[in-house]
Amino acid sequence: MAPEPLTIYRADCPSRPILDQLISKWSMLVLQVLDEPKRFNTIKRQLDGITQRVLTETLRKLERSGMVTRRVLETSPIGVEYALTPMGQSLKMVFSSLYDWTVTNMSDIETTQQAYDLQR
Amino acid sequence: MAPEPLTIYRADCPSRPILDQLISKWSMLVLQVLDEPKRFNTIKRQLDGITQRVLTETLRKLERSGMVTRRVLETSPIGVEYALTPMGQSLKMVFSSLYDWTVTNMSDIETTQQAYDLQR
DNA sequence: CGGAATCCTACGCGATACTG
DNA sequence: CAGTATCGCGTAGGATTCCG
Repeated sequence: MAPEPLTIYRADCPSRPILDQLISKWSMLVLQVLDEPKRFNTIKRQLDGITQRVLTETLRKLERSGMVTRRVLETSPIGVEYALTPMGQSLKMVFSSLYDWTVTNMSDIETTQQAYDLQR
Repeated sequence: MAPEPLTIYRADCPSRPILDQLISKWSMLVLQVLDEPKRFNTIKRQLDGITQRVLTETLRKLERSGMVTRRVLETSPIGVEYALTPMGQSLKMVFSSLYDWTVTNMSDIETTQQAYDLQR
């Protein structure tokens, strides 16, 4: 048996953990919101429904993967500003089409789901 | 205070559950694999690491949202064939750019993550 | 202000066994 | 072959409290 080709389909492909970490609703929404450098609570206020804990985790993952930078502002009280890196901007662009697709189709999808549910 | 604009950022936007249901590593990989109608175990064999249970769940979500169709083949033993709908194809195209982005950047991201981890 | 720490619970998911 | 059913664990994530 020849070894499987080295693709995204293999369990040991490095893309697997990356997809798990970066491809989520909140990662996508955080990047969309970051059109300019913003502070923690500013982001939080704009992302209705996110908790502080989850936003912190999401930002850490994005920072760890090089999608955003974290800058401490020496204000009083202290402030922290997050900004997109070039890599983050490229991911944001990819997410943008997903964002657009979702907005365009969410109405149809809801209808389809309701029809599916009725049939059981 | 004026009501927030009716966007994807609102907690009650219909996109929220849709994003949670459709935007996942496995949804993406299943759609990528479905270049032609395929049977359950064929898909499973191509998606290294997925369990039967999770593949079933993923296909149900995709079917419920109208991304794939499920067709029972009257063979013996029985077979089930899954195929992309037009809507599923449009989502697949969006996922394709995410797929390409991931493959292109996964090496850089890994390096960045390792550097981040070392710094603690 | 921007977290970290703790507690607690729901549930995602693997493993396994059974079935039309 | 393509599931469903059940069990059991690990963890994601909400709520709350404390801190530099």
